[in-house]
Amino acid sequence: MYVCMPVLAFYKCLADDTRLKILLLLVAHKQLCVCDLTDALQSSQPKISRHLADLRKCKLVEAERRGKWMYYHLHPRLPDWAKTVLFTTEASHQSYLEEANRNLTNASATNCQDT
Amino acid sequence: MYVCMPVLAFYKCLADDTRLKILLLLVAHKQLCVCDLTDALQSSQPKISRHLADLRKCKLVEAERRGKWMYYHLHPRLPDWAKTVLFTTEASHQSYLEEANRNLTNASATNCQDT
DNA sequence: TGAACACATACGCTAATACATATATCTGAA
DNA sequence: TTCAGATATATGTATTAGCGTATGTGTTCA
Repeated sequence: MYVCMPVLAFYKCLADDTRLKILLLLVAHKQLCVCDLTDALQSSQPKISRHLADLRKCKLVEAERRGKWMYYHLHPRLPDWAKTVLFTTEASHQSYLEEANRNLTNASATNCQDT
Repeated sequence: MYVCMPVLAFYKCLADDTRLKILLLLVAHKQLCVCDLTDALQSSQPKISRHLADLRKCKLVEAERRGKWMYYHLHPRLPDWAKTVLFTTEASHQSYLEEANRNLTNASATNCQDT
C-alpha cells in the first residue's frame, strides 16, 4: 500500500505551533503519549488530541494503544524528504523546544511512565 | 546583522500552494521576476505580489529592481536548515512543479527576458 | 458491572487567511 | 512631464482554522 504524502498538506501540518512542536518532540523522543504532550505543551487534552488527529489524517504520525495510553510516533513510512525536513528542523531548534522538554522531564517523574 | 528566522513563521510561509511553488521555483531557477511567476502559476498579478510581500516580510526572499522588473531570489542569509528544507523539498517534487515549469519556459520566449 | 481514567469527537464561536477588485506607486521612454 | 507598463497596496468578503466546552468511547480494576 502506497502512502501518499502531498507536500502542501505536509507543510500545512507544520504551520501550527502545537503541531510543529508535537512533531519535533516526537523526533527527539521517539514516542510520547497524549498526557506527555499535554504536559509538555501546557495545553488542554482536547486541543492536543485534535491536532494529533490532523497529523494522523495526513499520515505524519501513527498511534498505538498500550493499556489506557495512546502512544504516538512518527509514521514509519514517512518519505525520506519529510524525515530530512523534520530531523533537520529539530536539530537546529533546541531553544524552540526547550520549555516543552523541561515540562516533559518534570512531568515524567509523576505521570504515565514511558515504558 | 543577524537575520531572525522563526521556524513557525517559516513553515507558515510554506503552507500555501502559491508561496510554496514560488519558493521551489526560486530554488530551481535562482531568480524570477513577478511576470514570470504570474505566468508560471497562472495567477493574477496582485495575488502573486501579495504572497511575495509575505515572503519578503519573513526574509525568505529578497527583491532587486532591474529596470521595470523586480527580480526575486531566495534570501542570501537564509539559515542552513531552511536551505536544506527548501532544496530537499524541491529535489523530490518535480511533478508538483511540472506545470509551472512548463508555463515558465513557454512564457520566457515571449515575455521579459531573464537577464 | 460500574467507577475512574485516558483519549477522541462534536458543536458553536472567533479570528485568521486568501481572494477579487479597485487603486496607487514607481520606472523608463517619449 | 506625461504616458504606459510593472508592481504594490487597500478594501470588502468568503472560507478556513483553531479553540473551549461538553460529551462520547474504550480500557482498567475493583
